[in-house]
Amino acid sequence: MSDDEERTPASGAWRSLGDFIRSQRELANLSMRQLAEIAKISNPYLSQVERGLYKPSADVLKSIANALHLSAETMYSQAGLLDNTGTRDESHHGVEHAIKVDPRLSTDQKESLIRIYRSFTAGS
Amino acid sequence: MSDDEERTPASGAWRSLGDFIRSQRELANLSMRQLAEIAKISNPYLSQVERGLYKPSADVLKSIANALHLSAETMYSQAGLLDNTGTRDESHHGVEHAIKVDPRLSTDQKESLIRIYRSFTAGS
DNA sequence: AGCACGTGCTTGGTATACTTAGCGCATCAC
DNA sequence: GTGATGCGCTAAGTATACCAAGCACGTGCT
Repeated sequence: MSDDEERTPASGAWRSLGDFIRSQRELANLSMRQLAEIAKISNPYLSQVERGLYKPSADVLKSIANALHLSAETMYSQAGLLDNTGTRDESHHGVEHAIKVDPRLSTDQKESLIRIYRSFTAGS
Repeated sequence: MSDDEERTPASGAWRSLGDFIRSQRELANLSMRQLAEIAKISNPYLSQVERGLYKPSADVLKSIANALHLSAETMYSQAGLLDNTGTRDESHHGVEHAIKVDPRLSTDQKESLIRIYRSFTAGS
């Protein structure tokens, strides 16, 4: 099994899928047991998944995504299962772009948000 | 098993994913061994998958989809893994989504930005 | 001091995804 | 005929996704 390395291309943005799930769970202010219950998985398993010990299967991913109010596509692309590296969709969905495009924000509000965002990401 | 099946219709209600793969494979004039080799799985396993005995995991699905020149989305939706029926709009939440997914922001920073964003858009 | 309840994590086991070796049947050559 | 090469499938095993029970630590309450 040491050679394969072909199917899971080690996404890159997040260090791992587990980190992404954990951050999303904390963002939603859910404990492991709460999220596990909603997603209908066991809390120890969720623990292992978040620590990168196991790679969850697709329906578990979908379950977690739904529990976190994320789309399954977002989850899959984070898991590196949706090679959206191809042929269409140049949606460079950065935060600044999304802010600029949002019709519900005034110009001042956009400027404020972008300024805060830039201050947060100043060192990267 | 045999209790509340919530995530996947265990077996029997499928009837489509294996048939779908088989028809796509035959449409591409590939033998099982050929497709299995391209998709980097074993040919007996592909056989079982096409006959509906096993439910392949997501990266195998992606591999097969690539080998058949299909998009992963098509494959997942055929597998019933993508029809996220409960999830929210997401086109309406572009900013929040972009914030949540940005790897350069900490959890606290995300919470701050989202809170500010929601306060801006509270009355719309 | 206790105890009750919260958190995340470890252990040990079961279910299932997946592989390697091999079977049986065709269709070509010789 | 025999054998070589293609096909799809079976059988038996290994790897891993997943679960139930319980551990270790923290926090608040009496």
